[in-house]
Amino acid sequence: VVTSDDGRPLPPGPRRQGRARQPERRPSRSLSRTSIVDAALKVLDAEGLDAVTMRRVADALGTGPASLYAHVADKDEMVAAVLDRVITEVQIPDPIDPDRWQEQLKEIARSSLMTFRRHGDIARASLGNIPTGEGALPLMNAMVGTLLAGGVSPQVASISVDILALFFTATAYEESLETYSREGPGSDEFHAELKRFLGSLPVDRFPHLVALADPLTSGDRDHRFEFGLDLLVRGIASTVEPPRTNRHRAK
Amino acid sequence: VVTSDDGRPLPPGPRRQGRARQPERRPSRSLSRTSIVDAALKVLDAEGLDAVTMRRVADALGTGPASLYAHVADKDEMVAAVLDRVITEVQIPDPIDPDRWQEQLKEIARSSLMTFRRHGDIARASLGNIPTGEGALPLMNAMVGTLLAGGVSPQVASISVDILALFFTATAYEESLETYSREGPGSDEFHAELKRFLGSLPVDRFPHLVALADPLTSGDRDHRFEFGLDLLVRGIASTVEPPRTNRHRAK
DNA sequence: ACCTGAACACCGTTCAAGT
DNA sequence: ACCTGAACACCGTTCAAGT
Repeated sequence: VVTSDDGRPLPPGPRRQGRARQPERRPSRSLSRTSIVDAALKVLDAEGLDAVTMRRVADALGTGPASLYAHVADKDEMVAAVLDRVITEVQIPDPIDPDRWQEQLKEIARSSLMTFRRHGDIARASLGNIPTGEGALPLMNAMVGTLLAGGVSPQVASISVDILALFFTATAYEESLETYSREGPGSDEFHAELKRFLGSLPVDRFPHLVALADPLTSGDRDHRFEFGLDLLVRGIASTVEPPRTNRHRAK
Repeated sequence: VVTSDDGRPLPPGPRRQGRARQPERRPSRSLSRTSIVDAALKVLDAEGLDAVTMRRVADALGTGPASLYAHVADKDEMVAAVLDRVITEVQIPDPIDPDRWQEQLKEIARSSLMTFRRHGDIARASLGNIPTGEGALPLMNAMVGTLLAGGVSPQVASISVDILALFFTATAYEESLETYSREGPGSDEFHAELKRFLGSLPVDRFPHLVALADPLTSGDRDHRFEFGLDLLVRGIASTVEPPRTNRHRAK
């Protein structure tokens, strides 16, 4: 009765993951929201998001796809639940240290990227979900809190959270394509081929692509992420006026 | 024979979109790569990317899905061709003005976002494709050229192109969700609901989300984009050392 | 209340057969 | 060379029926 079936914004308060706790007759055969998410997560890690289908997950649980609908409204909801569970793994610095807010913000972003990396191409689902589940709330709260601790205005903090999340999620998704899309072989071969292609373009039409064929195709993933992260965080920091009282131990 | 069927990096030079030009017997009945892309684009604009299926496009052309495979290798390739055509619409400042490189870079990003906005949720396909088709090359070339004109190093320019593209593409995709996903009603209702939800969270666990429930859910799309764009461009600009010879008319 | 088999309305892609 | 009908192996979801 309490369960809202329809959509994202759920009522607050102490919400349970599955149904009410009950003495499970046979743990291995009983279906539950939790066990469904477990199974789906396993499929995701092993074969990627495309393999996470109702039929595939049901099969892993030894039942038919129709059985899942007693615990999950939709495929979308199931994937959202998996995403929420994954986001739970993101490490959040505690406590917030106002003197290190920029670094702590970066730590959250890095941990988010690493968490996505551990779970196939789940970032794709995150890009389209603006996650507001139980698992995402602590993360969002921490990011906002860290920004506020740094003296960032509420308005800028709000936008910044969005942009930072967009950045690490999109980065994770793009990275995951190298592994989970048909078209590209491993990154190395693909990059080499792309470099040859750019280098052989007509110079009069695409002079800059020809000239930069090498750097354009040789970027290091981590370096690129750190570069972008630094741009964003420094930019955000530039919106807060420097503290008036410069403590003695400014070092 | 010349046509490379396999993948993204195509040979350079003067490539044709469809097959060789031929006297079309009955314009309305003949199939071609171009007409397929035309039809697919129409479906995309009207109903979104999910509706762009082989069967749907074939139907719009008055034929069966199997017929498309004579002109297109894959569904993926078909969508990539649609994307490439869309990217063609992006406005590129010409000529490059080194004194206005930051503004010109922003103009490219804005035009890209607007172009995506005009074509459903095609941004989703772009996020997963690192477009390197005929249509994307001028855009990439212009971005790189503009960055170099601003004195940005080749390495930083290369990373910056990636990050800027990631930013406007991910922004466009996220925006398109409000229209093309089942879960959310129009943005207004959804934001109102989300605001209520955040505001009703337990204050002890999520103090910052409760406090910022309003700004977190009231952002203006364009404003957020401009804010992020400005962060990135300013950050990129900060990597180039100021010009040594400060011309007289520095104004 | 939960689970199930069967069915419905879709997919992308292949393949033998036509022209 | 291009096009086609039919089939294959999948989808998500519904629904009547079981317990």
